[in-house]
Amino acid sequence: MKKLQLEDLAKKLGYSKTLISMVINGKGNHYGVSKKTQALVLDAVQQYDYRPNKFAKSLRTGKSHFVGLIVSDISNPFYGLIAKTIETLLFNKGYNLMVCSTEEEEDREKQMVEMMLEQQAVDGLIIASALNKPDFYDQDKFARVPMVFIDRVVPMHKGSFIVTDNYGGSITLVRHLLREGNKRIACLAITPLFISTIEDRLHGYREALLHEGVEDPETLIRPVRFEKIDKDVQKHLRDFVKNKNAPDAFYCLNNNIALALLQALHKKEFASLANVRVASFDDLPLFDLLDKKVVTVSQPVEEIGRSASALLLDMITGKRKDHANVVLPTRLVKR
Amino acid sequence: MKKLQLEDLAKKLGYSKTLISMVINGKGNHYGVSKKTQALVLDAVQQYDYRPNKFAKSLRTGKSHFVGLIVSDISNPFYGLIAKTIETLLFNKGYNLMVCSTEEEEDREKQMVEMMLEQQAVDGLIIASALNKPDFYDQDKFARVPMVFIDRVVPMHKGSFIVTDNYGGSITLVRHLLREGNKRIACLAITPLFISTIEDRLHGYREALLHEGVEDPETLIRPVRFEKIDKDVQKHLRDFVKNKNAPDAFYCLNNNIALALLQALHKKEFASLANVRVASFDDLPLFDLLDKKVVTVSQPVEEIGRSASALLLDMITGKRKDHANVVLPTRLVKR
DNA sequence: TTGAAAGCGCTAACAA
DNA sequence: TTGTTAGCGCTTTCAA
Repeated sequence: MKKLQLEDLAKKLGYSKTLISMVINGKGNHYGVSKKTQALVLDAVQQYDYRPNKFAKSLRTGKSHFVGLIVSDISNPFYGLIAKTIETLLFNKGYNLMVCSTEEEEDREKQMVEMMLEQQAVDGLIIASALNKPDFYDQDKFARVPMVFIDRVVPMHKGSFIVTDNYGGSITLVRHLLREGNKRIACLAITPLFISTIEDRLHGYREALLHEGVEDPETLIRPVRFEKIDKDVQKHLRDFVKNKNAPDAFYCLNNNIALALLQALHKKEFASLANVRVASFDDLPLFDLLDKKVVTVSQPVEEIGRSASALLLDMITGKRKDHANVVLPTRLVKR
Repeated sequence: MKKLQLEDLAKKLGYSKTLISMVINGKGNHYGVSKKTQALVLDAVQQYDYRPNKFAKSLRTGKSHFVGLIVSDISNPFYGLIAKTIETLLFNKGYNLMVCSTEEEEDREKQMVEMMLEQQAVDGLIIASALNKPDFYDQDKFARVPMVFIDRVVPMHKGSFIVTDNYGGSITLVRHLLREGNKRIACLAITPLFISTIEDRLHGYREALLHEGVEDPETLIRPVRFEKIDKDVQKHLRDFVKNKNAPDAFYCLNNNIALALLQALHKKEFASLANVRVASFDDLPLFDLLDKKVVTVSQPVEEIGRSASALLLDMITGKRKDHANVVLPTRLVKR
């Protein structure tokens, strides 16, 4: 049985496709279709469960009512919550979400963006980009489609951003540690280091330390590779222990590092580090369950999703022409 | 500047749209286009960065190269990991993923399915359904599009399933607790109770207990509402404490309950329960970080995603006509 | 080995 | 208040 389409419905009702289309799209009044006819049409739509073919409609109108979301890892609860927030808001406005995970690989990100934009598959795009140069997104061909960058800032000539105050949050957190009496605060950073969130957090860390006039922060910063978190964290711990210059606190630049650190601290090998203070950027509910009291700054995750979808919708519908740059505040979570 | 389209490219090259289209779609050889011409066309495609309009193509071919994924909560890492696995596999095959979160609401689920299928927006659908009756999915109008049900079984006349062995895993876990000397094992179940995963886990729990001839399991089963997990868990604990009939172990039917329980056990109010054993269906890496040793059965989450996408693709491409029903084994994680 | 032309199902300008 | 008609940009049949 073939699917019912506009023409069939028109025949059944004895009206033209045009009229039916007008009514279905809520333009009945605008075109002066009589109330009676409108009701008749709407009833038939119900009765026969008619739904317009999405692609025909999109082809004709140039609007897909799809929005793309590109993040490094959709299984990361941080992005998961953002995705959920965005999806829910968009769905209620008649938009659907296409999700892509880049695994932090630049080529995949570019490929995904081109696919979505060039094929004109989406009306707008929300991206947590792993790129740190303006050239890619600054291309003219992308100017057609509204984009909102979240979480991470990409240096660009134009472009809207919804990000957290990584710099400020970092300062707050490190100052808190200092105030609590920590003298040597090591920093476990995640690569690639050039991603704006990490850069800003590092910047905040340096600033807070220098401000206090303590030892050169650079010797305390240790990079951890995205693909080898556990291994690298342990390597650094081993190094500290061996050289007998262990810090009294670790500041982890993201959750995954904090988790790896906490895990490692359970090892006999690192028993001497049992009392170090652990701090982390971005909070997790599970930290409440641990005996080790982890200090964090939490990000307004859902707010990022909400702002991004609201902004993008305004851009898509033309309500907003200019770019917006929102920096959301963090909250210190002492424990 | 308008986007380049087939016609423009054809003019530039002095060939017809037909020929270009044939070559781009890899049918050059089939139609006997000379190698030289093919190379020429492909070069131009590169050079001008031409990409066919997705909607025109879909309208014409009837294939969208979109796959839908519907789950109750995309921010739940369990579904997040499934989504990521599916997305990655599909992307490599030229498909894109549309994600929807139902919040466990039946109406939203139905609405989403109808949207995706009726509008012919997706070539296939992967669903973790919250429905427990066959009528909705058994409708003829849905027969056109391949569907793979994951995680939860929906009673249907036909339909493919990729699920975990919830019944067997539950038995294994409870037997393990019994073997370890636990006598009174309370069961914290999540509502709605009719969802197949929960039903099966409950069934396994009952079976394991009855088999050992201990007291009536029904008195030990406590329902926890999806929307009020923390509150309900605490209510039950309070109840047990007040009546001085606390169990020596809690079996949580999912992760979220386990987390709520662990959180609650930190409260002074429940200090008397400090030594209860905690067990949970579905493992979490964070359990490694806790002092309380949580026993679990872990599910092959990525395998669910892999099997589901592979199966769906085979159904979409017609490689597979019949339905498949896969039950994946669980693994006991002692701690 | 290549091209002309029809048509996928819809919307909207224009006509009536 | 309603209908006719021309495309949206592509693929594919059929003809050359």
